[in-house]
Amino acid sequence: MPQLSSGGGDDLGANDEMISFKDEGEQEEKIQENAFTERDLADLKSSLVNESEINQSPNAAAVRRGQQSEERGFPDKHRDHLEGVSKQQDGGLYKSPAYSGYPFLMLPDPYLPNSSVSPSSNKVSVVQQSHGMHPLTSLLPYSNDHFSPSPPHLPTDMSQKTGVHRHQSQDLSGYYSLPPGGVGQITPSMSWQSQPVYPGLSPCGFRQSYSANLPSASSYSRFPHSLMLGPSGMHPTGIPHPAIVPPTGKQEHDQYDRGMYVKPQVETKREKEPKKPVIKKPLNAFMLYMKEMRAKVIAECTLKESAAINQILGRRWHALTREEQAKYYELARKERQLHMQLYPTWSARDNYEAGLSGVAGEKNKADWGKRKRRKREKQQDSNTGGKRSAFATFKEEAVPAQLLQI
DNA sequence: CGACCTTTGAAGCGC
DNA sequence: GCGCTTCAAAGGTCG
Repeated sequence: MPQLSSGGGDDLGANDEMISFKDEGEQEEKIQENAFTERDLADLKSSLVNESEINQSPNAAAVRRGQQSEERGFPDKHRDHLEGVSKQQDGGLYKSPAYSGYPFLMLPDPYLPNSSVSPSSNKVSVVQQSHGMHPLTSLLPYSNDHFSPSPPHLPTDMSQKTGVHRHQSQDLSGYYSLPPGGVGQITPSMSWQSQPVYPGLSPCGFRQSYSANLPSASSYSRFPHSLMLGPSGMHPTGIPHPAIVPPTGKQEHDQYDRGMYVKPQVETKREKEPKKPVIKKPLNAFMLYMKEMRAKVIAECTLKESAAINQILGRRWHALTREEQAKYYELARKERQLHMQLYPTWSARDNYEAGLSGVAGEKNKADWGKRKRRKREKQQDSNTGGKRSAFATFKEEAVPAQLLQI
């Protein structure tokens, strides 16, 4: 599978954040080597344009499909590519004016042992887009809309602070009161807030439920806004974070968005069993891609079943160019970085098996044995040519061939 | 009501 | 280091 970093999951500490850290001697060489040329930038932008065109024009996609086979040795090509991408992004992808609208947090590498950062690295911490919408912005949970103003429960001066740093030798600790080894308060700019994922999408083509929910639910980030509303939804550390799932296990976007956070009946239940919020895994590149493209696929083929949609998206994902995929790998990497910054002690293992709090945890608990068994059975089936799932049959019947081809 | 389906990628774990 | 397993999102479907 494509990996952004061939370093094996260590891309959390990827060197993209090193770009301005000249004091990282080891990195310096890479920085020079990875210099992001204007041509690279132009190529990248071009690829982004292509994608949007493709998304709007199945024909164009079909043409492109003819040019690049789906069976193009994806992992290898991607590995190669990602090295290049890594270089590109390290070389200034996010410093470039072309991405000035990128609402990303420009974080210093949080995984450096000492996080020694040159003073200049303090400059850019939060880049908010001032105008226009970057194509990627649509899927970014880091929204301009939510970067400011600050939520009422946070000091107003917090919202004025731009810039987040992990390494506490800087004055950031003064800003955010980062406890040593723990998670400090993060400015609202840091909050994984959402924005309409499909701001430009016309409501037409959506089923009513989708058009009705898009602005407030599915089109928004997975981040539970309820967490922003007060102690009940607050991360113990005081950091509202999208990855935190309220004990319900359900993300209550719409409740928040509609100002209807409280659901009395449910809340009553919850109060009886106060549970810790579950910090969810950061989304990987494909998940981010799915989040962005799901609505489009739904609109195109009027499918509703996520399983079928995911199949389409999986194929489309493979049909993406390296550059197009690189966007999402980069986004995912940023997400992981931010996640790690917010929850340094969190581990994916926390959400494994039993011991989880919240409904999600309960669900996992309940599913644990079954899932394991299911997996094994599934593998056995595939080995023995076992029966096919109902969905497997369904997809071939229900999913338009043209969509599956992509 | 809850499990299932489906996808890819990240991460954890055992060997 | 490799392979396996789980989880992440989504929502319709099914028992």
